[in-house]
Amino acid sequence: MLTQKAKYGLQALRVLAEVEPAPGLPRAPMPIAEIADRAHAPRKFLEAILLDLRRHGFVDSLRGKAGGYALARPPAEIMVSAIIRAIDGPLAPIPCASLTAYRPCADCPDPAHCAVRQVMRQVRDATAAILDRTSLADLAAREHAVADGALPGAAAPVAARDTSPA
Amino acid sequence: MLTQKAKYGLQALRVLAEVEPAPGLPRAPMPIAEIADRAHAPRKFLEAILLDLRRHGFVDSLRGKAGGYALARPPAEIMVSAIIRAIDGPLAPIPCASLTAYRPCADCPDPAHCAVRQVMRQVRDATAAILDRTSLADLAAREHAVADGALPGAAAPVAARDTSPA
DNA sequence: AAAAACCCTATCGGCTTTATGGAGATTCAA
DNA sequence: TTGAATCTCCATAAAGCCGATAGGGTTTTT
Repeated sequence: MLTQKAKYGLQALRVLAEVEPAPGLPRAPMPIAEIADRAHAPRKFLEAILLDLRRHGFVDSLRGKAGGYALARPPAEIMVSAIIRAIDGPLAPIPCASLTAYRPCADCPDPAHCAVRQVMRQVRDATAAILDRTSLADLAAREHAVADGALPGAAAPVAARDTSPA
Repeated sequence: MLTQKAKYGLQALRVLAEVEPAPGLPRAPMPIAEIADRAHAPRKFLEAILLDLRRHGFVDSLRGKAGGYALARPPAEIMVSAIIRAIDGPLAPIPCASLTAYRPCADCPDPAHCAVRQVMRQVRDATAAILDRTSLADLAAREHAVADGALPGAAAPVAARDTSPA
């Protein structure tokens, strides 16, 4: 389950990705209050989240009168998977199924044969395949697409089937 | 993230799926102590989990001397997705991306346009696609396959690619 | 020096997780 | 009918996490 923190963080970065930089110039910083407003996140909580995102190098901050936060890199280069990993940790449903943060179960005699682990590894792979190729630029584009989610030809990497329940 | 409860529950049911019924007879029940041993789960904790699984109709219990727990249905008919939903709740990373338990975010003005929701919906779909077609019978088969996980031709539904980190 | 903004620490209630212990109920077998 | 094995239920509880807030400190610009 994605935490609120990660959800707000994603929304905030999506908002920042929508800021159009003047050509040749760095992006203008946006104050927390405005980010919170557009991302529909609690201001003070978002403050802590942005601090975290800054420490992880996703955003730069500027103090003082006209200060605020701005993306540290172009939105197309920031992947959703990296953001979620920074805030919530590994994508895998259980640690023993993670590649970036593998940790065997305490009392598992043989991870190589564990069927639960193998299935969760499949889930991890499927999740990573989606989030590793979705960037903030994709997010921003989707947000302003037509309601149905069926984007014309552009940003949707591979059309998702809406089938089984969850 | 899968809870410990769900993980132990899956392992316990996998253990029960490995019990071979005598032809024409119902499966013999297995006492908690033995299940705990084979599933590598804490006995008392597992007790609470099995109680839960019984209330959800996955297992039947038998009291008394030769009592214990047994699967309520053939292992091929019990899907991993159903077990996880019963114990941990929806598969979707966030409630607004769930089909079985949809709940909009408190302050989201328009879920239809939310890009975060759309991406999480893709993740949910991918996860459900895997877990909906994996049964306890598949789990039991995998557990006893060769170490690598590359099953000869049988139980593996669709070979998983082990690529990107998570 | 005042205003605007970020920076940091502390705190806090509530909830979930992960159990543990023990009393009681049920069944089978001797 | 007694006893032993087993499941059932309830109460408790420590620990950690989550979501959020408060308040004061620091930096920068005007």
